[in-house]
Amino acid sequence: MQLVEVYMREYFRDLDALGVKRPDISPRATGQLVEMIEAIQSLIEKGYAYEVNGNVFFDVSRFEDYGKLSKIKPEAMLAGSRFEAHPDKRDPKDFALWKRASKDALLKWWSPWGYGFPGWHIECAVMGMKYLGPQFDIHGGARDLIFPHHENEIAQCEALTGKKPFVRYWLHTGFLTINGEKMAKSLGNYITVRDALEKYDAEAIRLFVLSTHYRSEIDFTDKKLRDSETNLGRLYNTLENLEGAMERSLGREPTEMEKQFEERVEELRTRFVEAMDEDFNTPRALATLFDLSREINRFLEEKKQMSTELLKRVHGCFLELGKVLGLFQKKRTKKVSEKLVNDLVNLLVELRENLRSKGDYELSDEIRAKLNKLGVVVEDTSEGSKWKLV
RNA sequence: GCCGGGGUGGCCGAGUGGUACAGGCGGCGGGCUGCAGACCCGCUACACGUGGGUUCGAUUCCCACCCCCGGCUCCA
Repeated sequence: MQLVEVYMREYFRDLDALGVKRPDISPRATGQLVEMIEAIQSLIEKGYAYEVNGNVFFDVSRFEDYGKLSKIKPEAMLAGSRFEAHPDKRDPKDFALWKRASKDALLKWWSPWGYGFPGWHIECAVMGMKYLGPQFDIHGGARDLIFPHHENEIAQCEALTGKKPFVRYWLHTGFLTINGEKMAKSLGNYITVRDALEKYDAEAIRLFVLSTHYRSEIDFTDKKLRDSETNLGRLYNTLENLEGAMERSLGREPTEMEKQFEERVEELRTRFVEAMDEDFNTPRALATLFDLSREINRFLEEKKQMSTELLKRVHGCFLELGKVLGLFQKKRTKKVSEKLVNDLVNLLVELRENLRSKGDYELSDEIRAKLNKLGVVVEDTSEGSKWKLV
């Protein structure tokens, strides 16, 4: 339990760093033992489960819809199976709801069937239903969980509640590979979130992930992450271009041309929303964002003074769409280090010395006066110019 | 072996029964710049794994094959 605590904190730390929102509830299996035992009992009573030697199994033959998610035909499941079926099972397809614990098991709980621990699938089913109710709108998970885990969750929950479907939309994500091969400790080619964050910008990592549809496999390579950084820079440039234009804009009504442009922006906004509505098609949404970016830059090329009102709305729209993808959250107030201040003042003083040696006292005096105003006192001594902050 | 997903331009990656508008990266050329950067424009682009079939028409539907990935109730 202590371990769980540690990993949970570490996990949340990484989520925060990536800009992923934390869940409202993060339940633990060990906190729902009573509910799990109740659920298993209920399944036995309803005839969907049976107990043998302190083990409880779900009777797959009693659940007609079994296999509807993974499209696996129960008859075909046995062929080629890599493992021996548990001897107490009536049928190899049945899966464990409760497992008898061995004497020296570290984790075990008392139950109507003796000491044991819950099966994997019942944990999620019970926790989910406890907090979300008997039916979910959306259930996520990676592709490898479709069978058996999600299939078994459906069997348990629908058998328990009689309500179908247990889940309306399944969101199954593709795998993350690295340089074309799967990440594995044994291959030594894995990368942790923390390593990645040290090397790449958090929003660039987001952009990388979003550039492939969530259902597809995604391959982590250095080049792609760099590309993502370039791409992110592009979007931020547009943001800065817009902000620059806003500074020199005018408080007048938008012109006809500006109104037309705004309509175009609105059109792209709609396209973005449509892409997201279509099963979170983030690559297409991103494409629209880049279209928008290019068109904003093109429009700004005019270099005319634009209507403040118009620019505000366009800027708001661009920010809004980026925010949907978790972008543009960076604090862009450039942090100025003490070293940079030193270097910059030194640079100015050096340039000024140059001017003085050439006899341009007018400009060098001006520089000294202006620095003075900024709180930098320059003193010309026989050993050269010195400066200090006041 | 069985089940599922996939093979699109130099690279990545969307999409679709009717000339492939995706988008990005890279490369080339041009514009704007005193120069550079940013930005814009054009080109790169001769891209839909292979072979059949259905269709007036297939990259898109069907079948077979090849290759890649995952699952097949160990553990979570």
